[in-house]
Amino acid sequence: MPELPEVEIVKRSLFNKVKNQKISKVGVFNRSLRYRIEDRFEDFLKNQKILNITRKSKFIILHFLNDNYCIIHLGMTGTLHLLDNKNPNKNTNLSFYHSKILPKKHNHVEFNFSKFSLVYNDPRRFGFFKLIKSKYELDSFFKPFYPEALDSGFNLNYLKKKLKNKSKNIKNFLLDQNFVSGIGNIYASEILYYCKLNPLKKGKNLNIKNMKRIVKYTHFVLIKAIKRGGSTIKDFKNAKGSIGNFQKEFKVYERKNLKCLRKNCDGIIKKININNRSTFYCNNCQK
DNA sequence: CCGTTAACCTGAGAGC
DNA sequence: TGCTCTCAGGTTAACG
Repeated sequence: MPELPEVEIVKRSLFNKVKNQKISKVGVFNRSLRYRIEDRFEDFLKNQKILNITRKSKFIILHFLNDNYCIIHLGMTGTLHLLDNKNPNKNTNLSFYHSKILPKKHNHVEFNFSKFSLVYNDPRRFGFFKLIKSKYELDSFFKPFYPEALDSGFNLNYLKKKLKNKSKNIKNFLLDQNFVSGIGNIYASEILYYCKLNPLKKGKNLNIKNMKRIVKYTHFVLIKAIKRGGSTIKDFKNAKGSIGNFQKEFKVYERKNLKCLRKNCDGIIKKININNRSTFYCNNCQK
């Protein structure tokens, strides 16, 4: 579901709601997410106070005492919800994915706090919770995901080094979390539109000007999406403080057969499949 | 090492 | 109603 901007918005919601809150109880209703939730998960987190909440690429990190952490990944359909203890029907969706109902059978993890609970719902179970027990382990976990799209390490020299002689296309590179982390299927298409680059263009065929644009517009698109509160696909209602608006500004995503929005461009937006992922681009201005 | 494909899951929507 | 098919914001083991 969420790419870097959406995860950032979820992280901010969590920061406002659960920072400095103590987890009084943990419930796990289904341990088989993308990785199996370890048996001591509940005991490990019980009575721990959440000292901070941060984000790295698409991961949310809960910080506890003594360099203990819990990494949360929302996968494709993971959502977090706050339930008022006194009024269980009051449900605040902190996330973006929304099917008309979120059946309780997909509530897999629950953190209880003094006045409310935080519930993790995930129909497809591609998300995960992972416990981390030291700073070293935390750094090791994130090492393969460097640089993140917004890190200064994602720069011209890095692209020159990594794209040299590569036959892989730029769309696949942007989706490769080991190449650059945080970008997903929507923003990859959006970024390449601003870059005026065809998603199928091979790494080795990108020139300096192309690479500069990739760095520039990756920042531009992701930052703007965060400012707009992320993107929300499908129906989305009753989501106080967390409705995304960036989807209104999509230039190519979900705009198949529509006219290119760039001034003086007569192109039509095409939809193609790249590695089984929908990819949108203008057949005229993206070369 | 490199690049691509299939697989992991469930649900919504289209077409018949 | 119901069947089959495709698609979905993510990752990764396995393959050639």
